[in-house]
Amino acid sequence: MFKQAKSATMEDVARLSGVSIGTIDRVLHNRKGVSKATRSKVLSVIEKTGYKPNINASLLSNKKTYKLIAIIPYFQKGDYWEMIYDGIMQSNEKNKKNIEIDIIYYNQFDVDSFQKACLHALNFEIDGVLIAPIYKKEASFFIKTLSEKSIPVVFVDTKVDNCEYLAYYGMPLYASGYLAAHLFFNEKEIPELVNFNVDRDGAAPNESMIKRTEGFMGYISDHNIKCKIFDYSMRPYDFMYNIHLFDSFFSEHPNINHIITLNSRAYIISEWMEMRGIRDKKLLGFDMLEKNLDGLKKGFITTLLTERTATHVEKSMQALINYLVINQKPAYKDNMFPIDILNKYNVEFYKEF
Amino acid sequence: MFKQAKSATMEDVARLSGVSIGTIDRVLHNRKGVSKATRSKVLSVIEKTGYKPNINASLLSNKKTYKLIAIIPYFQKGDYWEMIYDGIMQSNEKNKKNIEIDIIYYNQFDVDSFQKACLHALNFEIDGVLIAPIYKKEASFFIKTLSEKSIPVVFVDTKVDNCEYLAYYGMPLYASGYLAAHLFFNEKEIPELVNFNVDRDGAAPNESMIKRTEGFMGYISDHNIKCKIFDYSMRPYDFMYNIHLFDSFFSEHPNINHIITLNSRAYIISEWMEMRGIRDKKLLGFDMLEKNLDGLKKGFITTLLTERTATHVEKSMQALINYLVINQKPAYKDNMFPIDILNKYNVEFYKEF
DNA sequence: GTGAAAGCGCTAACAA
DNA sequence: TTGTTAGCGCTTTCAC
Repeated sequence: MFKQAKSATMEDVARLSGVSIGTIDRVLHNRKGVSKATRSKVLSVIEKTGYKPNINASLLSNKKTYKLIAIIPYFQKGDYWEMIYDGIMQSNEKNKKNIEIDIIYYNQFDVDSFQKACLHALNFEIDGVLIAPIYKKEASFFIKTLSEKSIPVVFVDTKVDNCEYLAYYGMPLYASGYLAAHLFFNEKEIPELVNFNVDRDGAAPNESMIKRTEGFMGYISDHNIKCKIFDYSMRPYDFMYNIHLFDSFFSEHPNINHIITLNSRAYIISEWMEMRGIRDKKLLGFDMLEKNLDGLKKGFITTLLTERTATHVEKSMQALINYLVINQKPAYKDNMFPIDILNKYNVEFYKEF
Repeated sequence: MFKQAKSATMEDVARLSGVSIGTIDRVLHNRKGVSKATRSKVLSVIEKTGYKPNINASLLSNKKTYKLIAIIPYFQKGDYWEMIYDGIMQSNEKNKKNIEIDIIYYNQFDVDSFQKACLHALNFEIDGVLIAPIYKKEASFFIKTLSEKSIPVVFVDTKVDNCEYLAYYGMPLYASGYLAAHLFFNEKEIPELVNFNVDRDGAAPNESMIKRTEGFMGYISDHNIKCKIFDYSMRPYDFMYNIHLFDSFFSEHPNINHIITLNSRAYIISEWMEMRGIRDKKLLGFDMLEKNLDGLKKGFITTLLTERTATHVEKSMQALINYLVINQKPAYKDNMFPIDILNKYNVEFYKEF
């Protein structure tokens, strides 16, 4: 019924074009040394026959090892960035050969370190780059250098405008903040809520958080919602500080029962709630960190907005590889991950499989 | 950094085992004609070297064309089963060669037709089967016949117990009903609601709907919820009947503002709501049918619980192929799809990419 | 029971 | 500018 019409091979194309298979290869890869006439002849035959490269054969015969560089923040176990790392490693697993992936880490709180990472990358003979471009201006400069060398770039997490790039994969940030607000305010009035963000100690503003906040506020203004919002900052690495922050805030505002955090650190709050035995507050957070999932399962986090980061990062690496190996661009340049809504009752099925 | 340790090839294994590459192949594929001693020697070398087959080479050199059969209900455009079909076709697209997929359709409302489909499948030389086994008893018999011939079977949608099978891919049904109830009853009291199911005209009971209903009722009883539930049946192919059903029901029960449907036909209700200009009722339904998505975007459907069916069906076909081509079983036998919660504000990002 | 060798479709090095 | 050819790792046929 649906037997694959055994598609034309390079040899078929060669025969029909009256040239040799080597020339077909040259045309397919835009290599130089083919006359205009021959090239257009070959292209028309390719068109006519509907020739599609066989990626198996391609990968098998390819002697070249592609060197890919991933530039991402370094992280502690359980951080958001670990999921990005996992995706890279998973992709690495699956591409047995021909692909070598190096990760260059930078300190997300330090521009200099980001810049150094980029410069360092330029020391190698690289074929493609995957980058989480936290520092836009600096990234922009780096990307332009890569463009000149025709090295493809894929963005994850956030992207840089006014740059050439192969693809971008990330969560729709504004929409995710908007959705968060919807889940809170839909069908009920909330006079006051508290938003805990993360103190970045004067370093890089967190673009994700900013855009999510815009989305959240956008919903409130679009729907004429009256709600007083308290803003506080947690310190991810200062346990006592956070405890004290929560203790004192909620003793002053015992009636506030709705908490959001537009970053990945919801677990800091849920662990405090667990410690204090607090079960009457609604907490909404982001990202599928182990500790967040834990808080969700135990009922301290009410809702988690997430993406299947690792799976998606795998796709973004694959985009790079497909481009390099069979010269195929991804179907869409900008790819927005679905925003999954997780709660106690569906979380268990979100293991990536 | 992460250069792939170029893994051992069959030739390496052959050399280290002191036999030829042909023998390695025999061992790897459990073909006969290998002495016990040789086989165990080879296996130990495979173990030691961590040999992993190269699926590229395998697929490339494989002359055999695998014939796969998918047995699914036939459908009208926009039905649930079309998504299953799409997944099969997508998988077909990606497997350029060596794989031929035939679909045998049956009438989901007719046992006989199901049985005929199964029997028909046995007429061919088949290598693998993907089946939506609506009729358990009849399916069970068929599956057993396949087992005897060592033909691998993958279930989609629902599965058959007490049968050998390679894998099952489906939505966790009880949990999805439970979740539906949670989304409705969480944080608010609903004294009455109406559940519209589908009249199957005496034919096969719909297992999905039954299990979802159990889940829904399970939540209600677990949480001591008081709610009067009205049950009615729509007729998918009788437009006027449904209009009349809704008109008369809601004129008798004007205060009922919560509607569920534990099947894929929410759009029948949302289209009625749109026609009547009704915007004050909450409607919860299942499955990512075009028309459901439409109802969601327009705001008539409040929530849709869905799975990425096509993507998941692709995985299930891939499981079959990996088993046949490189003798690799899927990591998990039973694979539960995540239950995605969709609403107006995240639906647009759920296009499969 | 086992080995040898051709060939799958493509790449890349070398030759012309 | 173009053609030829040796592999990539595996399957399969045929020979021993």
